[in-house]
Amino acid sequence: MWNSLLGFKESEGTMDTTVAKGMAVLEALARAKRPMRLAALTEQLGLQKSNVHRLLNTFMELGYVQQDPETSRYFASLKTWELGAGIISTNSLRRSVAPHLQAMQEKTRETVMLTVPVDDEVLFLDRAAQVRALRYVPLNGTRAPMVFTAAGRAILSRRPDPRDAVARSIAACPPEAGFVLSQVLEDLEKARRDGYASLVGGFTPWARVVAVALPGPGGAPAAAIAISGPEERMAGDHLAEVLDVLLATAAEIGEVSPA
Amino acid sequence: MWNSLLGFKESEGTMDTTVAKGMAVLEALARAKRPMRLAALTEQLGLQKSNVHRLLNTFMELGYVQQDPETSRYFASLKTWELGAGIISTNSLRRSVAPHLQAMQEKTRETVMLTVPVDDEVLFLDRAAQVRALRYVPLNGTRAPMVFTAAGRAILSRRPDPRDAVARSIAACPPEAGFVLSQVLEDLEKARRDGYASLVGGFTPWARVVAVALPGPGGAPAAAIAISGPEERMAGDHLAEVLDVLLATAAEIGEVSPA
DNA sequence: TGAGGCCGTTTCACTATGTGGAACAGCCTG
DNA sequence: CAGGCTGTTCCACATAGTGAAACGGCCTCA
Repeated sequence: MWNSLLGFKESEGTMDTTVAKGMAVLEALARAKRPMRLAALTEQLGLQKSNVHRLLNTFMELGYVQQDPETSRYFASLKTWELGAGIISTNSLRRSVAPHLQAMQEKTRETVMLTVPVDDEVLFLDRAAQVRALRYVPLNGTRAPMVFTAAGRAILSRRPDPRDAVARSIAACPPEAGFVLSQVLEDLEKARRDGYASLVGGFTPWARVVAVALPGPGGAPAAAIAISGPEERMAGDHLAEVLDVLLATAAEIGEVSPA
Repeated sequence: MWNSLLGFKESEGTMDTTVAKGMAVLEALARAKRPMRLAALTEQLGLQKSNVHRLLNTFMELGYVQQDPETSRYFASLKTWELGAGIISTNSLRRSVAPHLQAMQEKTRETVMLTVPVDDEVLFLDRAAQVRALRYVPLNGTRAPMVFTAAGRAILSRRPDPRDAVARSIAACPPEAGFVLSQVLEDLEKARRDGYASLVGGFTPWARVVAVALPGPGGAPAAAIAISGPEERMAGDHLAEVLDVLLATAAEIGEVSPA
């Protein structure tokens, strides 16, 4: 059964398996940093060679996939990017927070980010940074385990009973991070009291990141804004100032519409 | 026949129609600025109501589509955005040109853009701008007819026989633009001689945009960089300086890998 | 209040459609 | 030249998707 290999829950409702397989192929190509061979795709997805081949041909006719004529490797085309580009540009959360991000960046001169919780992860939606610092922060569209980021912790700290989510999230972190449940829960408790989360040695190990959650319509945390900088700089008066800006901005933004 | 409605050429090769229909649905949702009703989708795509419903359910189970519980309208989720986000971040053309874009922006203080030709259109790939000016330029991921933009004209002017493409492209422009074939061909000839294209009253009507094509591996134009500013400012000494920066940067970049 | 649309959803018999095994062809490596 | 990789093509089979029609909830208007 191929869907077990893809990690699907025994599909409950009725669903077009052809489309599901197709999206699995497209997703695999989009995630891969370089063009992929047919064999690699079939193995990774646990599908039939001819099946994947047919799907790839379909996507090529539609323009979503291209094939390197020399190596005959497949890769997702820019049309696949276009598909999503329209979505983020009209995303109401991003649009409403973007100016605040920019203002925070100008005031603090640090890198600032907007994230939303998805499953047990945070998704990086937008950022503002000095050009030279851009390469040091996660790219938009990437994900990280919640407890691995300050933003995720800010969100978790505002949830009534985060224990299970925290446990699952810790399991998703690299073991080297050395997170243990009791310690993380204590950290969250502190974050809840302080009104912000602070983390060193997370997803961006070189940085200290401070973050605060933004409440959604129901009051539950629906997003988080974060400020990130080199550990040695994020201390003392500067850190205090950064926190002031962070908390003031969160208050100013108030309640946000969910992603 | 539904594919005629979607504008497909009598599909030559064999292809998974289910996937094609699915992508048509997802594309329609991604393009729409607001959640769509099932009825609107079925009408727009010329498909069966139950067919679209089934496809939407599939996408919902996969996480690419969500349904507003109140209005029962459908919209593409952030997961659809994630799909493409990975592609653009690893795109070699964008990565290699991005620092040059930034440098051009800092030197000229105007808005600069990177575009690539796709079919008879240009696709906006990346940009650099002062924050306050961002809303005045096309969003990344949008398309425009080639002759409707300076970037597209710069590319066309480097092609051996652009006549047919120009004619098709003019037909795709709004009639109010008032482009006529002979005049546009003359403009292109001038652009070819000058080494850059200049346009007022195009896709961004309020601006004068100057652009130059970047050659690909075979020498054929594979991309274009453009600088855009208010018409009154893009004149005299400043315009001369902008053109200097533009042409110098193009020379510096040299040959690019195709998108 | 109730008739009449319009909506999203569900059902089901039919067969067109995607499936996957096997055979093919091209390219390297040993 | 043999052997093991590729990506590609073929085709009989039955599964998986299709579409017409029926359902039921929510409106509006008489």
